[in-house]
Amino acid sequence: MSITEIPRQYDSVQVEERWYQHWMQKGYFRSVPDDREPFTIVIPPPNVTGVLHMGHILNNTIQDILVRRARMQGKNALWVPGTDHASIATEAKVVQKLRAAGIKKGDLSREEFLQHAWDWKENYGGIILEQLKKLGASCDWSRTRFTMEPTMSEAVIDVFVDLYRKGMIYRGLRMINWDPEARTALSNEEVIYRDVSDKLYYVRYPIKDQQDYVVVATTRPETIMGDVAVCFHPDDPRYSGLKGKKLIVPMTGREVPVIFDTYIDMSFGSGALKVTPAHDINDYEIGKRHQLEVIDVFNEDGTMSEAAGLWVGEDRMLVRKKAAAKLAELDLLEKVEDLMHSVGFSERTDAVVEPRLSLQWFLAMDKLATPALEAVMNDEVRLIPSKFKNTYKHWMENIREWCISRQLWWGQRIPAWYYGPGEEDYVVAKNEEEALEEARKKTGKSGLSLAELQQDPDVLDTWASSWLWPISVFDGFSDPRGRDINYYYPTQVLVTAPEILFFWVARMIMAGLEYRGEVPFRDVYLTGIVRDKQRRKMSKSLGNSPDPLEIIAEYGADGMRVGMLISSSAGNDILFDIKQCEQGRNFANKIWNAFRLVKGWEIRPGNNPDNQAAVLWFENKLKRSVSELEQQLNDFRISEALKQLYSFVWDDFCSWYLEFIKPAAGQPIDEATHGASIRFFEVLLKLLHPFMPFITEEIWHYLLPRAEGEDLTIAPWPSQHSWDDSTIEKGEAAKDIIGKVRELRNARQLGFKEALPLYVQAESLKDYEAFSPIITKMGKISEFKAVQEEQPGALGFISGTTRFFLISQESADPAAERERINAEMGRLQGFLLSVEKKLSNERFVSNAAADIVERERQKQADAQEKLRLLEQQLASLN
RNA sequence: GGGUAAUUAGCUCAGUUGGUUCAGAGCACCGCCUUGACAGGGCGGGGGUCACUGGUUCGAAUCCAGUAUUACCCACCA
Repeated sequence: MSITEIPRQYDSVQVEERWYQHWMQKGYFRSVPDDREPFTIVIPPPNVTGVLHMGHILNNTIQDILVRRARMQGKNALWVPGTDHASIATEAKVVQKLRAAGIKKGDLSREEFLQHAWDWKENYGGIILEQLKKLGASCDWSRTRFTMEPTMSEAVIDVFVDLYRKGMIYRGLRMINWDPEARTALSNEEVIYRDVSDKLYYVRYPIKDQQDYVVVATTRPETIMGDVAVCFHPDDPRYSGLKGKKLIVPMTGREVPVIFDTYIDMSFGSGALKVTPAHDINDYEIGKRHQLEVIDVFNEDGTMSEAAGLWVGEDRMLVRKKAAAKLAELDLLEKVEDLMHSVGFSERTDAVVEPRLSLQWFLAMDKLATPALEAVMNDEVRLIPSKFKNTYKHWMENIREWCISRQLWWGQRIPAWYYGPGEEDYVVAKNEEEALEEARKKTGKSGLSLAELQQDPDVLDTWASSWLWPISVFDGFSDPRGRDINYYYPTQVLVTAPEILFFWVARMIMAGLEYRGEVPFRDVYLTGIVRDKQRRKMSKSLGNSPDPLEIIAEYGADGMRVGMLISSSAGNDILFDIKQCEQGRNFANKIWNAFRLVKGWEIRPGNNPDNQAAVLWFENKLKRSVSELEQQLNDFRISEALKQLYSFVWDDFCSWYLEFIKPAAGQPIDEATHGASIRFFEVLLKLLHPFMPFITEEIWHYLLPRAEGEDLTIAPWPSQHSWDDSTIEKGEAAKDIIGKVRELRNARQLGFKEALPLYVQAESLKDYEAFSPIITKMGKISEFKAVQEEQPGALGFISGTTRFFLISQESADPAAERERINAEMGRLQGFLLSVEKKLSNERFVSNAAADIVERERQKQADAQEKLRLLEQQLASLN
């Protein structure tokens, strides 16, 4: 192939599409259990409502790197893809879509609605997975799972029934978080608290049979109609006279008692709290202590209920303003202050969450949490970075019951059947038949019919299926002794965002331990959050997330992968900058052009001895690099690994090695050097492949003729060998000399056209012999030889502890030269001083490790030698 | 209120066990180069008191304490 046939710029678009097809067609990502060591990752299933955003890119690129490397290492690598039904998020989406079409959810039957939801899932649910293919994700697509497919739902139901029978799941009346928009209960984890600026209203509550009133501060005048008492601190002298008095609730005229409770903060507001047990968790507790009634003034959609008596059917937020106005009108509003306080919002709908008393299903967490905490504390599950261990511990030690029921339709329906109006008139069973049987047993009525049973209308929290994911993707519930579950479980790594450490990771560990007796994964790699330049989290709703597909189209998937990872250490947020993708693309182009160079050479037989030193140098350096990269990847220092590889390829391979061996224009290269270079390139491609799968596979096939199926994706990972440091050092010394020649040429504006003589002050050239042709070539040296005597007028420099003279026709400027030397000497003297200070310190010599002291001595000797040489040089100028 | 971390060049970030002049990378910037791989490039360069104050140590960007600022997590105040 001639170089002119290869385009100067790498075109990612056509390459990437082609190779992904090929890999799929070859089935390289497929995995079935065999004798090899498994390496398994289960994807954090994206929501079916999702489209690919930058967070997914980061996350899935890391997973792909780990899986591809494992595959090349000869492990049986499996990456299981799938999606999550995302109960509340999807239901909200479907409701929204129906509304746009003029259909109200309430007008549909459950079955009709679910049909719409399934349609929606069929149409949009797979989009995100298709997008992952563009990224190069090497998932086994034949194993794609969905959290609401039949076997997965069965697992959820089985687990529910099991936990119910173990007494860990129960039904109860609790104050829960209510989302009035989605009209469902939420778990604590689904409530996001934000500080908002609000008004604090000081309302006058008249004292019964007196002309006086008490001032009560509240942020929620719309709940006044639900007041059942006014509470003070028992030690508050301002209000001790109110004992036994009744107060009149404004606007309603209702009489409520004055009560006292130590819960009250005397310093807040007026030290008086209106007690509304239906709408505040603390009020509810107070209400229980004082046997107060509960007046729920809201409907489930957040409008005022009949019980409120006022503004019935109007939204609570609107009523807040109206109530304030009304109070002012009645002269019962003393003043209004601004107040910053935190308010809970629904994670999914962003509606203001209302505390609401309702009958829900709960899962007790304490028994599950104990072993799951233990597993992380003793590193059976390693969190990376480990700083998350503390957070995890804190959460697990303060864990509370999990509200698992949702007043929605899209999800696994709660397997409870009711046969009567009583609180205990229900059974929990895996299906209708079993439920009927149980109900007959429980009631003693053998004639009980299915028609008399009413299944609970609610569904389970999405996470009630997600927490089983690492088990259920391998059918570990339906077939607990199956080959898949026993081979692939526990998985190796979970890669996810720290935000769902509790939602998901902790619960998976619990489920794994409860149902498999084994943790679900060994390592949890927690990525950072992708933010924009203003440090805002990238999200679709903010509109600040670029479309990954557009980035792929412009910079290539390889370029984006590199850009995303180049500065993203584990657990640290990353500020996304498109410049980094550009850097990634440029890197791809660099590799492409290195390939063009190597491929474009004409080859002649033989072995050019001039190149041997370069080949040896690079060979050893490559071995060292392989070893270092291996270490980095084992430690999950993925970004570091990439950076190191990047600079190894760009600097050492392209800028140095290829320049070392590059023949003069139009000249052929010797076969031996060329062969070695191809082998080096192959190793580099292998190392690069997990990071940049497409371009490496493309070049792999052009580099050498390959047999059918001899693809890089399944090529063996480079094995590790020992290397020789002294060989590497020789090359580094040559680089230093060349660099210094260039520096001089630049500083003295000598240009690079004219060849100049370079002399070494030494007995012979022997130390530089091997690299002599290379130094000559790259420094544009006309004559490289050893001399003993001073070279007056030459441009001198020191490399290592040896003096060099660059002979130039341009007369050296002695003043400038002196200045340069003096500056250098100044620096060296400072350095020497610090070294000598250390060495003269007896405590250093006696306390520091022997090799450290020895190193310091070496430094001292080097510095002294250099100083001596510089003095010589200075002297020669005079 | 409790917790976890961060603070290093103009920007974004590395810096693993305290030990080589260890103060680094990329981007940005400046000079030179239309060199037969690559201008999406090459060669060279400038730029930082490692937030601050103390301490430990022979030795601190690195360990400890405090201060300031920032971010996130958890809890939550009417």
